[in-house]
Amino acid sequence: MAEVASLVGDPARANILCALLDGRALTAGELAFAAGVSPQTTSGHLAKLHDARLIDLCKQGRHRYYRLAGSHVGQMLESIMTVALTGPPRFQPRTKSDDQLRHARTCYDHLAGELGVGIADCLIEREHVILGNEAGEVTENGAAFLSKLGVDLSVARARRRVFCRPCVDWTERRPHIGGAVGAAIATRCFELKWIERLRDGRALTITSNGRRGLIETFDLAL
Amino acid sequence: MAEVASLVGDPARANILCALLDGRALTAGELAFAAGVSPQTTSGHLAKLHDARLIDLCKQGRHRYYRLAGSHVGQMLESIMTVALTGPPRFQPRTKSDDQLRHARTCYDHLAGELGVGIADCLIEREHVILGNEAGEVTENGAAFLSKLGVDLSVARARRRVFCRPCVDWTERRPHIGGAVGAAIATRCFELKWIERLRDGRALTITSNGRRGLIETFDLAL
DNA sequence: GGATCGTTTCGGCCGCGACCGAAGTGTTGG
DNA sequence: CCAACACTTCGGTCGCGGCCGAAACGATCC
Repeated sequence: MAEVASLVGDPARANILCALLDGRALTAGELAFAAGVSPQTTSGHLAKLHDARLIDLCKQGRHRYYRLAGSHVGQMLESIMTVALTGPPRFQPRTKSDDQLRHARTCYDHLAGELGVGIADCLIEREHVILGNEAGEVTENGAAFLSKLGVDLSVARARRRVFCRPCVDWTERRPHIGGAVGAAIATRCFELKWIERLRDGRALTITSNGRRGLIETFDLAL
Repeated sequence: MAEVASLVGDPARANILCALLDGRALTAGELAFAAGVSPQTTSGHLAKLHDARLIDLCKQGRHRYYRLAGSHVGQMLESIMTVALTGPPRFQPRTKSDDQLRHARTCYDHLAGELGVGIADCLIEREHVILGNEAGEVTENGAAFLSKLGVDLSVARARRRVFCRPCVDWTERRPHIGGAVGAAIATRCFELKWIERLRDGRALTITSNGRRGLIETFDLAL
């Protein structure tokens, strides 16, 4: 156990893992850039993470793509972030890409940032969703509302994962909606082309259609 | 985030945190013994963990009692263990206290070890409980069965935490039942005096009454 | 008050591991 | 083929942090 934790405990490796948090596969070079260390050093880190089965490797031509080994790794990283949030506040310089992340991003497979928290706030205020400390529920009204939006809750319910749970947002420091429901909402927003992934990383852009749709649907102040 | 992970990443500190996993408060001296390092070293570790708000401190006379700062820390440790299990197998010398732990122990607030897995197996085989990867359900038959045993599911359901979830057992490498249901079952077993805590640590003994009751109720092979 | 115990603070030793430069391996393209 | 590129391996430096001995601190007991 200490072994796994110390792997995550190195800043460079933590950056690498965070960069992979959205589930996509990145090349060793991209990860070196994300980690802020040289390619040689990164290579060593990746080898260690791979040996410990935290990341998967797939070779493609002269590139090597790395991705998280599974959702259990993502969950672990999330839980560590949650604990990190409860610690003493730390100085953090703000950058442009940070601002993008703060605005809207994916959190493994659901929406986070101002966007994610805004949607959660709306659904909670209208009592479409009730969130507790560890789990949550969708009310009847909420189910009707979401199905009207085109979110298929029956599929979400059939998948045997936590149906609805709060996920503490590390920028907003307030919960947004995770679990199968959160993933279903995110999927639907992608389908509607309301949001799009930026080229690299977890940041999202809101399309002009999305702006209109999100404001109407969730009463957001963007 | 790397900071928190690196705190857990030191073997001595990992031992300390594991020793606190059952939620009880232990003195600095006991933790030094559990960690296998000198009291001075332990004191330094405890100070770091306390600064990072991973553990709480309460002074009592000339003793200082430490405990986990909250369930979120326990959940983090659990998720790290889960990932550690998926890694390459490691050599582990077996000791007597290990055997006790393997047999029956608490996992934060529910039952684990052979006992926990045995109960889970029984409930699954009889289709009293259905376990998925991330969550689980109690069937109607299961609810009837548990309520006859004296487990109050309505209380468990009212608490807004994950109702029923699989928790991978690090000795048996198979799931046992966690969440509110797991906690309720454990509580009931304590009430019935079927199990008792050993003096220190998370290990449990099964009383003679417990032996009879558990075999009858869950069809265990103890 | 003095002896004892639990715990923390200080100081110094030592080893692990992160890091980069340079060189090596394997793939692509002209 | 050879140059360019992506990535890894090797070798050596360096600093952080875990560790313990000694000593200080604070509480308890007689």
